[in-house]
Amino acid sequence: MNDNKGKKTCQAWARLMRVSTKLLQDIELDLKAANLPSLDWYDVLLEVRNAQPNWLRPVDIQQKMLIQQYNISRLIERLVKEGLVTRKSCDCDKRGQYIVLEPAGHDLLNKMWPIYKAAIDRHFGDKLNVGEVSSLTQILSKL
Amino acid sequence: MNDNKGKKTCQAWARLMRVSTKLLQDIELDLKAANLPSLDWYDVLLEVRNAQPNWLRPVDIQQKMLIQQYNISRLIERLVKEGLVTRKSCDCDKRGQYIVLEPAGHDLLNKMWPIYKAAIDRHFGDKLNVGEVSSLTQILSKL
DNA sequence: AATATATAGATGCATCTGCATGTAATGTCA
DNA sequence: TGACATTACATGCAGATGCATCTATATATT
Repeated sequence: MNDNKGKKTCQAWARLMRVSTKLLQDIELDLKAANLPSLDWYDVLLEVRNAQPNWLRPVDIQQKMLIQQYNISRLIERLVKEGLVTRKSCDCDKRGQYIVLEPAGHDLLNKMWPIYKAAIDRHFGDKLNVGEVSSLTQILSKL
Repeated sequence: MNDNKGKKTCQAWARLMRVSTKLLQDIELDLKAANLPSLDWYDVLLEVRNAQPNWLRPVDIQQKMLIQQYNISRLIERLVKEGLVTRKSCDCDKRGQYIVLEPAGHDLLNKMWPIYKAAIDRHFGDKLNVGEVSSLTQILSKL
């Protein structure tokens, strides 16, 4: 039988995995080379900042980031330990808590962004033209 | 200033990360639901089989899979423990070793593939038409 | 050949993740 | 209201990963 689409699909899948893994590795390496923490710290802090003036709860962040409950729990634990965020008790639901961005967290975001941005450009953006970028976005949006 | 490409690039980057992470999670979940091991086991076994009739060395697999040396070392350790591959001493370089696919490894590949294939289709292939698949492949090939 | 350098692979230790489960608070429904 | 199910978050334990380093062999340099 001639399962042409099947073959092409698997090839595309393999390439997608390979490329995204490699890109992530390379970009994380750039951050590490600048003595900056990894992207998941950035993502949490950014979500918290973007939600301002509202506060997010761990469960909100977890859903936005598509990670496991226990992972966000411990990730926040580390951020708290570094003074980047604090926990604030949540009156409307005593099981819960709000995550508050501290100045140190805000500063870290600002410090990471230029490096992160440059890495995205270097490893990703610079290799595609505008048409390819929007075409990629459009295709990915179907997934 | 009007950095339109910059914005689009970051958006595409974010979507690429989000989509690839989600796809990987979903497909790994399908494997786990079928009581099968994770994709990195599959990848190692597949590389070893594809290289036949030649044998691969850990360092070869490591390069093909873009993972760290200590990770491939331990991954192979687990595969050996499960009887999926064996190590064979390497005459031409006494530091090295060959990785030999055992029947159990071959069987596991055959058992995983239908599930893996179905998961790729369900979460990825079925959501794109042929044109999108080749366009995606083409764009990713530039990265 | 003798020495220095590089490469293949393993491993101790700390950190991180997955899984199962625990605790406490909330929501549901008779 | 009381009993039961659900949700938010934390955590003990086992397994996986990152980092640095070790051993052994191979290669390059003189």
